[in-house]
Amino acid sequence: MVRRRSSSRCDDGLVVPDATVGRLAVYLRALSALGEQGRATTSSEELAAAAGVNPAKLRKDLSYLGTYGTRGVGYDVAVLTDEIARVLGLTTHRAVALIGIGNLGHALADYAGFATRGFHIAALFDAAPVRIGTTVAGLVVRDVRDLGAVVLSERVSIGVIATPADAAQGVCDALVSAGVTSILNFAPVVLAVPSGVDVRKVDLSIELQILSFHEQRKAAGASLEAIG
Amino acid sequence: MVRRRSSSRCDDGLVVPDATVGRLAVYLRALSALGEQGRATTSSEELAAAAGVNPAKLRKDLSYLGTYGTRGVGYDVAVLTDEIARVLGLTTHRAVALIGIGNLGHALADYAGFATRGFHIAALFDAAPVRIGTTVAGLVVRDVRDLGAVVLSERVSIGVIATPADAAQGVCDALVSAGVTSILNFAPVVLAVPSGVDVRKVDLSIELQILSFHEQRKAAGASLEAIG
DNA sequence: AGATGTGAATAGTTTCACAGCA
DNA sequence: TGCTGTGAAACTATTCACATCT
Repeated sequence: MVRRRSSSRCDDGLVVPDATVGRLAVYLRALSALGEQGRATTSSEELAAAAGVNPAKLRKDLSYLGTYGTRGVGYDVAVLTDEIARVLGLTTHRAVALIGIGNLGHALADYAGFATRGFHIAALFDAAPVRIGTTVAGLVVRDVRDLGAVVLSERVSIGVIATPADAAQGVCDALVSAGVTSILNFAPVVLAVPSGVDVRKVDLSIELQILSFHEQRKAAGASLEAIG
Repeated sequence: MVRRRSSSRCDDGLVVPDATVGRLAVYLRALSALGEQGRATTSSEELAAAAGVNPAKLRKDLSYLGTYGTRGVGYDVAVLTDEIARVLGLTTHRAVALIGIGNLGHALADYAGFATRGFHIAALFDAAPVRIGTTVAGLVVRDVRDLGAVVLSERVSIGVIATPADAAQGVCDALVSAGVTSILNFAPVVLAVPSGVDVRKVDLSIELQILSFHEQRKAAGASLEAIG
């Protein structure tokens, strides 16, 4: 992941720390759930519990956006939902290109969460002749060699790479050449990109290894207790 | 994700910060690649470049494990690989249970990265009668109602939840009841777990929303430049 | 000479505790 | 009164710069 600063000045001149941006999306989901339940207002305590954070952190996070609560009362669910969606840039519609239609790519193409809130998958790509031309999630899989042209014609603003590791850098370079500056990478490689391009990485085996570390620590603690 | 402390005392009494643990897995992958290329030694500069971090950070991270480099020379690739694998607990074999064999679960079951380095998928579960009994990635999908019994018989130490959001908490509770203390959650919900249970969360739509935020910021910056 | 290992400085994040306002 | 908003304090992480060792 590329990160040169740990906070970002957004549209309105607001400065929002990175750690906060990551949690805003979580708050947004919790707010949507409250809204669906018919709740009109909520408190920092309730919303924080739903998001799995401490209430003080929630209030601090929201304070970076401005003043949207009412002291003694709480937050208006609809107002806060709209404000967070706006700050996250979800009021602008964004076209996503998904490259690599193997098992994972297939799952991502079908994943409902992708289609919600301001995103839509505009095109699917693969390099394998056997996949090109097939229909997945209602879209025809295109030849990855057409990536540049389609990115321009469909105004793709985010690229999602779900290719094998050895193809990822080539795809990334093609995306960057076509002007894409936001990439979500599922391939287990560190992508090299010019400055100004944001890469976020999701790596399943790394998540497992982190769990393994903690699991081992817990086992060691249990042994020590048994001995002592 | 549950985190009560931001660093963890491991097996040897070493204290390793959380941020470092997450990067050790990245270094391990870079080291494996160097090893496959036949490199016997490397430097903090080379390894840091391969891992996408700054060399000082790499050296600081490795310093938490002990002294494994040689001043003026660098690091022995094989020695450092083994040491990181040991600290991450990858020398112990861990059984993983995967619950929810929809598109994503199917992709995860087939994902090679899951099977490497100390992990193996011991069992697959689903709640849908149409899926129970089918074979996926060489394993028969079992009824999620048998989860508790199988976790015990197969000595499952990590649970991976790839169910729809509304099923996730129930599955989580069943895992915890059966004694599982490490969970990787792909469902878009915040799981409630007792203390002592680690949950890590992978959320695709949150990653997209973070990219959206930065994309918007870049667009705003470009507009300001055009005006100014 | 050359690269590691690390104390010190800097930067970023979380939590506390309470002032301030409805 | 009750809950938000926020300075200040505490904690964590990153980076620098150089002493240290081969």
